[in-house]
Amino acid sequence: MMAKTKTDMREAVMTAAKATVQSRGYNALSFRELAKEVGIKSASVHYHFPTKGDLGAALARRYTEEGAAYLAELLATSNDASWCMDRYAAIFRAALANDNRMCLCGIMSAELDDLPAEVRTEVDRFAEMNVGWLTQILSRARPSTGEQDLQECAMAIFAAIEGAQLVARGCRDIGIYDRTIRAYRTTGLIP
Amino acid sequence: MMAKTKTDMREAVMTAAKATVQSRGYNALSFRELAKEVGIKSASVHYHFPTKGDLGAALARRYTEEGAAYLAELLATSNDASWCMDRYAAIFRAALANDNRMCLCGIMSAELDDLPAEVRTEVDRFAEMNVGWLTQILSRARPSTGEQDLQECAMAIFAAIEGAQLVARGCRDIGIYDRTIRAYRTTGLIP
DNA sequence: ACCTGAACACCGTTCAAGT
DNA sequence: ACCTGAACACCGTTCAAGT
Repeated sequence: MMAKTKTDMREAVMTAAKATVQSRGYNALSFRELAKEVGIKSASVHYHFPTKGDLGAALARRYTEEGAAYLAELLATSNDASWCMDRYAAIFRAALANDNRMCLCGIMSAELDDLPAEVRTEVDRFAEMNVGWLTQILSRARPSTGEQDLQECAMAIFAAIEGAQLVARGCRDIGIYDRTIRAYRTTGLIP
Repeated sequence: MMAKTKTDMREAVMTAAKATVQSRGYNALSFRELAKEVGIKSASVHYHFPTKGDLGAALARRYTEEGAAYLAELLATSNDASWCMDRYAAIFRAALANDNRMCLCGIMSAELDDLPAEVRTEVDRFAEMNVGWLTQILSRARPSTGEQDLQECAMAIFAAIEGAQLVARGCRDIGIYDRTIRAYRTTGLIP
């Protein structure tokens, strides 16, 4: 038997679309451009994703799932909150290092008012997932702190890291990201 | 003599465009929509702003100028770094309170790869202006700190506040902004 | 099951033409 | 000086038609 070499068009579209959104945002996503990249016609893209909103929601959903899986792995690997936070910050750094890309959900948050409802829902879930994980990490580092304070601090860390990525990207200078994360650590915002 | 009642179309276009960009981003800006809003044809908008890039750059330039003027006023009004930071955070809060809008340059940073060069230049200037002001404020609060550290911390504060705005906006919950800023203060990131 | 061409109302931009 | 209609190549979406 031959291996399954036939390109899965649905996958090819999602891969191309993910790169475009992380670089140029949801609004810049074009079914015609996407079609050209994967070698089909734009009408065929609609066969896999009836609307642009369906594609955007599928992208965000998978992005959250893959992120959650990786974060769960981190959590299982080490009990050291500081090491986990290091790895966490490294994820957002990797996007910048990869052609100045941005967190898929961060860039989509900026475009919020142009997002179909189903895409917004997925963006929300991504934030929830991140804050949930950060709360767990914080509860290890500061076990005596109340759940409410923990969650607020987790949200603050998530926002601060998204912001560091946004600003460093705007300045096309990954050094800004590194120095900003260092400053967050120095002040004690990040364990 | 009559007062000058004739609507300045250039101004009307900029006002409408500013609101659109702060809500939906640069990509969502449409010359045809803009034209309808101010009551002329889209070809006439091109008379005032030859390209979309010209309009975007004009918007960002004015945004920076107006921001700089307001921040200079704050600096002259009080010597209290903590009070100044309070007012600073209030500026970004006001955008959220005003129909969940975002910092013009923050939203444009997210769309960076789709921005014409002249718009990028203005986005850079906005960040520089903010970091410069924050550095001055910090030098008051921590006079013994070196210039380099001061600038890094100023950049971190700018990034953290932009991030708080981005995430709160994404969640359509201004309370997230307030709690996040509070957490920044508690940890000592913000004076 | 998957793809296509053609049509629709949109987009930024250009340009010759109007006042 | 300021505005316009018409044209161009783009866009997402729909749909009847092909295999």
